[in-house]
Amino acid sequence: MPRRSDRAAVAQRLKAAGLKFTHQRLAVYEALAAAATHPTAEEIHGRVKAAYPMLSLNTVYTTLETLQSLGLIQQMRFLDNTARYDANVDAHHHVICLACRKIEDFGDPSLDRVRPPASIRRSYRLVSHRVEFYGYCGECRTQGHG
Amino acid sequence: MPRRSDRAAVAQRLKAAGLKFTHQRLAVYEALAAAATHPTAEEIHGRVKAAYPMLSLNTVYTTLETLQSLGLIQQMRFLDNTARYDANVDAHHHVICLACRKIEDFGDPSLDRVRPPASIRRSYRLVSHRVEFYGYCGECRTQGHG
DNA sequence: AACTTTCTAGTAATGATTACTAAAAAGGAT
DNA sequence: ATCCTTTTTAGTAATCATTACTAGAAAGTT
Repeated sequence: MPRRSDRAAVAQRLKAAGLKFTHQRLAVYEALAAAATHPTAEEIHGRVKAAYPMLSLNTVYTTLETLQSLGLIQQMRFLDNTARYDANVDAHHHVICLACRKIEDFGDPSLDRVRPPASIRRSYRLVSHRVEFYGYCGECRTQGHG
Repeated sequence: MPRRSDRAAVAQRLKAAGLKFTHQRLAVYEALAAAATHPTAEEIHGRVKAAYPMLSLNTVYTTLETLQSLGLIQQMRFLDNTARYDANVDAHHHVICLACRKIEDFGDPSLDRVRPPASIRRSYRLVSHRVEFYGYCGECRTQGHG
């Protein structure tokens, strides 16, 4: 659910970067912030079009790119060949159902603290990490998948 | 480096599944097993073509799909919108350089043991997990990126 | 309101992957 | 080895995701 402060944060970040605060940008951001799932560009387009029938898929792509470069959203890729987006930029991890391909977020302080071996830490300047779990969700199991 | 036993394992798995053991399948598998990186379908095609000039990219795709369904290789996706493949099917994790997009594998027993929160473990039957670290590699840092 | 710059919405282009199909190759039986 | 059946391959074409390009529209500023 988008909070009042989200809108202000978007406006402020855009301004700080010398970019314009447009209806389209706000609409895309709010659609994503309101989503419980990790929608694709096309899904976001479908949702925003209800309020802005003129909005092009192209604009959704460029807007997502802009919001990502401002650190307001993040892009991620899982099993399929389409990018998915998330307005939750806090550290979090995912479980993906191998049957229905549903993706769930969760936070977990102990997973936030995991580190790679020392050899990797020496050669890389690490900025983030993410843990992905794969399995079969309850609904899919009751339906006999997995 | 592909070992003798790899070839036998491929032959055996194909046979068990009632599939045929073809030059193309072996060549794709061996090219992948010999790769230190995580090549894309197109990269594998380029490498195998040296020995099999007739081999089509299409066949590389279908072969990779076949090998994956047999559990002989795995597919993964990172920052770009192309699938990457790995003949290492043991549990392992990755570091991805945000500048040059290089991907390195590493094993780490402590990362192999991480678990999600109890609520997730209750609702999912988990089959695998993977940890991805993002950062900047040594070479890219000396060149001023990241 | 006028001006300057950035954005948007098309259309077109590209890149990755899948679908379809006739001809070729594998594997088994003779 | 030859025949037969089934699977596979290599093309071509189609589809899906994404990016490039650009003229007109909207923001933000003066």
